[in-house]
Amino acid sequence: MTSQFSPKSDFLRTLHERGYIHQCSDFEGLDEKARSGMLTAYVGYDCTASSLHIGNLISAMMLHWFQQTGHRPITLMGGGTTRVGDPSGKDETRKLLTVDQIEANKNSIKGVFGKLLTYGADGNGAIMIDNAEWLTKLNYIDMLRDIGRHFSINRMLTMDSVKLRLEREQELSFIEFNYMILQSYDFVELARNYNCSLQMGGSDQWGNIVNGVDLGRRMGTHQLYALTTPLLTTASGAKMGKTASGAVWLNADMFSPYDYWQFWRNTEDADVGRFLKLFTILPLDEIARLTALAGSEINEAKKVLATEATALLHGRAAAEEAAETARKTFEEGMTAETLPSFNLPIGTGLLSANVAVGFATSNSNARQLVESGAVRINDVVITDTRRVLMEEDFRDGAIKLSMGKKKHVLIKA
RNA sequence: GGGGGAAUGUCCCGAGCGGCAAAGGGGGCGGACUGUAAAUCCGCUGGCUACGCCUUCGCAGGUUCGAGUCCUGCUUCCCCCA
Repeated sequence: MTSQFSPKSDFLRTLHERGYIHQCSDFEGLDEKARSGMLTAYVGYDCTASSLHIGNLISAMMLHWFQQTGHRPITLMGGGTTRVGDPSGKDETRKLLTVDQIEANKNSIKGVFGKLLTYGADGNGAIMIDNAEWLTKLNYIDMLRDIGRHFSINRMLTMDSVKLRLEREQELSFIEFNYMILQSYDFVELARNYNCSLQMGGSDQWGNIVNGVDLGRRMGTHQLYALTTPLLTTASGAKMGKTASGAVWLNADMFSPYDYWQFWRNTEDADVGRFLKLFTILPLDEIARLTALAGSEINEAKKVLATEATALLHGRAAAEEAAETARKTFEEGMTAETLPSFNLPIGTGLLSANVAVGFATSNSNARQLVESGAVRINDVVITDTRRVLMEEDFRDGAIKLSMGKKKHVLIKA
């Protein structure tokens, strides 16, 4: 569908060329509208964790391009909807978060958008709103009469988010069943008060978004549009962004710029081109040149991907530093002073040191890793589980501790 | 209301005659090979003051030298009948 359509607007053309588009409720209509003047679009972000993760980055990048092509983006924080909980793509009911937790998460999440979007009241400056502003004020009877009557249970039961739960015979509580109604109402609210006409999101949000488009029509707003991105997977089919230690977070205090750089550096060959288009803002001809590199030369493209993606999120300086740290560590086998560092006293056991820096989850786990020859002190493999950190291990005030080939930290006394 | 079935290693799926730290997958991590890639092969995957000790099979009791396995009660979920 997307392949035979050639967009004329800057916005859709950019998204199309870079591979962001999965489904759209009306390509031609939206394209036409994007050509005729400034549009307003939004993406909603629920506050279920204290940071967004890499899965949220695609939609944020769409907002970025939306603004770059002359339109006005809205980031909608789900301070209200998170109190209800989205059942889309989840097998079981998520525990309800307290209002305090949601607020804390919201404040912690907000920061990343400033890196990708320019906020401001004038022109196409981005806007940030919290849907708690209107959702918490809804009155039940009024809501049923004004909004609820536009929803057909018959239709709701056919939506994937609901249908999958029913088919698998898994609980779907009434509160979750209401989620799509609230999200639909958000769209109408934004359409009325901010002249918003487009909602974007991941492909799992299609049902929720299209419901909003329908609700808008029934409640008499201007024409609304839906646009979704493909699900992010690697070429070998694995879900993106899962590592042993958890998700790839966007907040620097939860996932360091160095780790973030490493995450992109380890991209599979087959994904390099696709990721350069999605997660960097390099021009397409430059990307085409990088993607054409064959064999081990593709590593150069991976370094560019890592540095550019990191720069976008954490700034150029942090990205360059991560690149330099990696170069010294991997290419020269040196000990870079900029590796992540930890303070541990002399005499600390090797096993507990590995636990302390996060290489192992327990002493037993550390013991197994040491015995299998995975642990090195200053690049020398140590298999003695009773080894302790000694004065002589310190080189220029630090010990380089390594787990496997890729994980390195510095230990200072 | 009646009848039948299910819950297993706190990542997931899933075997389990009364001797079980519990088969087998997936995932993850580590090793080999490479290019910090993929594919492939090998190892690890409850905890500890570690040739031993402790804690695990929905919950609580009981039988037994010994229970994930048998008995009783309870909780939750599913199916059939009304």
